[in-house]
Amino acid sequence: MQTTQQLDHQTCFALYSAARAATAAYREALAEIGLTYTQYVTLLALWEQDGRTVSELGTTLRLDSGTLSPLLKRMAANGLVERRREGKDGRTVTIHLTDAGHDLETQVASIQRRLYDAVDMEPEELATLRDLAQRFCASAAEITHPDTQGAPR
Amino acid sequence: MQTTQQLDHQTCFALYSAARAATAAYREALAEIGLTYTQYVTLLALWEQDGRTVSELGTTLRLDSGTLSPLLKRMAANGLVERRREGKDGRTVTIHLTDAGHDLETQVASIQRRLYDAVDMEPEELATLRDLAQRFCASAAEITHPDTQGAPR
DNA sequence: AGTAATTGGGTTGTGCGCAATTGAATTGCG
DNA sequence: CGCAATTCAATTGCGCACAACCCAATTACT
Repeated sequence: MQTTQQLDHQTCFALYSAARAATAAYREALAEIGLTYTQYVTLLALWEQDGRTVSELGTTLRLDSGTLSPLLKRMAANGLVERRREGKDGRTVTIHLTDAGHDLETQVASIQRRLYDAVDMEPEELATLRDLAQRFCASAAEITHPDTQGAPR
Repeated sequence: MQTTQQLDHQTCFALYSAARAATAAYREALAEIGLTYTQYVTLLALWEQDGRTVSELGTTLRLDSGTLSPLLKRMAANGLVERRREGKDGRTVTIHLTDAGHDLETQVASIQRRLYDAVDMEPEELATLRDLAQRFCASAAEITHPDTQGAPR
């Protein structure tokens, strides 16, 4: 008799629940400054390095153009970013923070600190969770799209 | 100068990415038997205990009626479950597996084992990841909806 | 019994996520 | 140069998630 594992024992379900709990924890505070969670992580990526192309953002955030295109369009409509076709390559669109987009960083930093403090876990535990989740992500991605590189002959 | 944490250092972003990597890893195999990831976890819950109400499923899966109602309607349309209004309480709808819904368990068990084996992490690491993610989930939920119980006076 | 408050499920609207497709721009190759 | 293959972004369509709302059934209180 083949039987499935209990829901409680599933690492994937734990990640799925925890990720939604994380975005839910951010939701209210981000909504007050007009952001969704995905828009927030997009800003994190741009604060680290402005002027990225859509596909570079997609690689960093692991999101595709079907998600990013409308998202960036909404953010542009809200005055947080500008989209420019400027390079020698006429296909790429670079995303640039506006002043309003830059100005949110201080408020967001305070939201981050507040939530980090509110979670009832030790810093080392959160770091372990983060590292294991990153490794899981890399390993699962390897299953989904086997890296062509590194496998000669 | 208040500055935000790097994306790589964010536990929440790691969870957000890992959860999507997890559902992506399941996607192809589940699609072959006509399931989405959310439908799959709903079946896991029903295999553990059939005949639950919509709200009981919502508690277990941490999903609300706005997600579950249409989801269960699609699963009923696909012949996996039946929805019955049968209790003394005329508001509750109980969800019952059909034979087709039961029969998927064997195939799903094999998909679970296959993916578990394909992930390049040790069983203890996956268990640690699961436990930390569960604790994070509980702690974040506490922030979002502070439990009224346990705080007298 | 009668009214208020609560509960259970459903609907609507918005915003992701992602597969699949499209179309324009660029590169590769003879 | 000329044409095929590739790349980048956008679009379309579907299925979640969730807030906000609605309605009917039930419970609580008088």
